[in-house]
Amino acid sequence: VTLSLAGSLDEFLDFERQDKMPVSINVEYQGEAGRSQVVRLFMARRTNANEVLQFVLDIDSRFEESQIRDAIRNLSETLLIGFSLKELFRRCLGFSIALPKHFVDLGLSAYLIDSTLGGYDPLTVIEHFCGASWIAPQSVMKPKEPKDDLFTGAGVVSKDDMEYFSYANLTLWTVLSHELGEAKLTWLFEDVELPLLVVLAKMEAYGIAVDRQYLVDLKDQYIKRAKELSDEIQSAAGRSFNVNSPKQVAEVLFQDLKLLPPKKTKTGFSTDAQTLEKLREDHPIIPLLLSHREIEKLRSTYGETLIAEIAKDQRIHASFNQMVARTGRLSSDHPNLHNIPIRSEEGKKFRFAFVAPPGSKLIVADYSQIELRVIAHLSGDPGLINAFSTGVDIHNQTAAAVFGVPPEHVTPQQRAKAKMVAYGLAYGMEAYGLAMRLNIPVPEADSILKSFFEAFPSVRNYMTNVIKDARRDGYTETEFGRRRKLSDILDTNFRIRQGAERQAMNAGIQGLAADIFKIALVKLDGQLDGLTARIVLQVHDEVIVECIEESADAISQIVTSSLEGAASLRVPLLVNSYIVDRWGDAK
DNA sequence: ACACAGTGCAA
DNA sequence: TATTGCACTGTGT
Repeated sequence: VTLSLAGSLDEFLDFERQDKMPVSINVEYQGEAGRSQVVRLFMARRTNANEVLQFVLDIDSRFEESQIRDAIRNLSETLLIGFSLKELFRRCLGFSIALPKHFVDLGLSAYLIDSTLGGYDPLTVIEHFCGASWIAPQSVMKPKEPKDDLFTGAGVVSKDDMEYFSYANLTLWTVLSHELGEAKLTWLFEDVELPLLVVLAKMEAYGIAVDRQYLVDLKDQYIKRAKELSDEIQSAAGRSFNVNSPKQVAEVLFQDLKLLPPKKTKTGFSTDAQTLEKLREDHPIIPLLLSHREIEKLRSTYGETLIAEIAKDQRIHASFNQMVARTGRLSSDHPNLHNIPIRSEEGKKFRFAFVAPPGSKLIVADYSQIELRVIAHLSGDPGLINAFSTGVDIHNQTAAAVFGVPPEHVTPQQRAKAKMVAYGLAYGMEAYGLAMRLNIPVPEADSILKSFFEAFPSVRNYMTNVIKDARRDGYTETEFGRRRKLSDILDTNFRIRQGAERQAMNAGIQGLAADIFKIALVKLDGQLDGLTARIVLQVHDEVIVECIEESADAISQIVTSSLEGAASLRVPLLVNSYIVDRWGDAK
């Protein structure tokens, strides 16, 4: 298969050696059954005579490796400007090809300027930052999903298309680099997000080792137990029905068995776990349904999905997306490794499937209460800062302050309530929400919140200031300059406006925690360079490093110091770390 | 094939 | 009526 449109690689590279004009680079994906992979590169540049010189590389051709190697090596001194560079780099790393030194990802810069845009594919970014005058050639179809590239389906790329995107990429970078500068986002872009792009590409390419047989055994047990439970449920119901259908479950419970529906959904009666919990004592079918739900969840979402994602190297290579979360966090998919169960004993079993290969260890390190520390830092509240400086148990300290008792007399219930308040704070929670989650009357929740804000008054000040600033600016900003646009902050609808206010409060906190964590990842990756240790996974405030057994203690120290030194706040950053054989053994 | 609803897992 | 995500199964078009 050859898709060279104009000239050969030699010609393209030969020209490259004559001057150092930036090269426009785009990546094409081919999606297959929910996953996608890079299949082609489109490179183009403008000559001094303002002509487009272009080269198309089919990565799946039999020349793939050497061609990519040549192209990347020869372009290594040139600035590459384009989209989806993480995917390209991941592919390069799979071939052990050294990555280019100078590059700019246009989607990533657009994300920093406006994280609420939604999609960051070339056409969306061009439309948003270049305006309506930029009409794409007819032959260029807008992809249905951001992961699909522009050229998918066409098979052949026309000269017009290449000219269009070559010019668009170069123009976009003038616009976006200017806007990054205006918004004071240059540091975040150059020193955090772009280096992080490479760190993530490396993590994806390296993957995390899993114990396949363990997962298959776990899954088979769940299949067996789900069948048994399903049979029991149907005989308890006195008829056969699909236990996995919320609609049919509602029919059985609220029509056949005449139970009283506690809650409605848009289309009928709710059968979620919280609702079923209320009905637990009313009929023997309820606990069976709850067990079945749990087992089916574990079987389908974790058992089946994780097994399906294991690659030939017996490792899972998830994607870590840098341009999804509005707050600046990362997200994970194919598979999502950010929601592996931990709370229930049954679900936690999946964490034991993530392993260190023989002769290696996993270093599992996580920040201790980073969001609450960020709240203490941002609000400057003396009580909170003091609690973090002295207290070994922050929730015990805040509970003591809220309930007016000495720390040693705080009951487990009081501690649980204080902990719930602390986490709710980051989300802009109110009395009603706290009452629902603690299953207590609203007035009691209200009084707990009042006591909290009396004990830590600066926290409330901080929250009101954040909202005030957001109303004035139309966006929030973290201390590192990350922005979140809030188009609903002045909405006339009370509920919509209040929703935006909660997002404003949360963006400052979740966003700063995300900044710190990203800085830590970049820092850590730099520290591990040249050592026999690799970052294999991250989960918002937790990082897993795989290293050879002999160096585990030393690497553990490096991980801890990298994370703790990522930022200096008004409270210390504390990191817990564990040297283990399996993820589930941490803690 | 696709979109949406309901549900539930994580930080 | 607490934020940010991803993804399963069922269901209707």
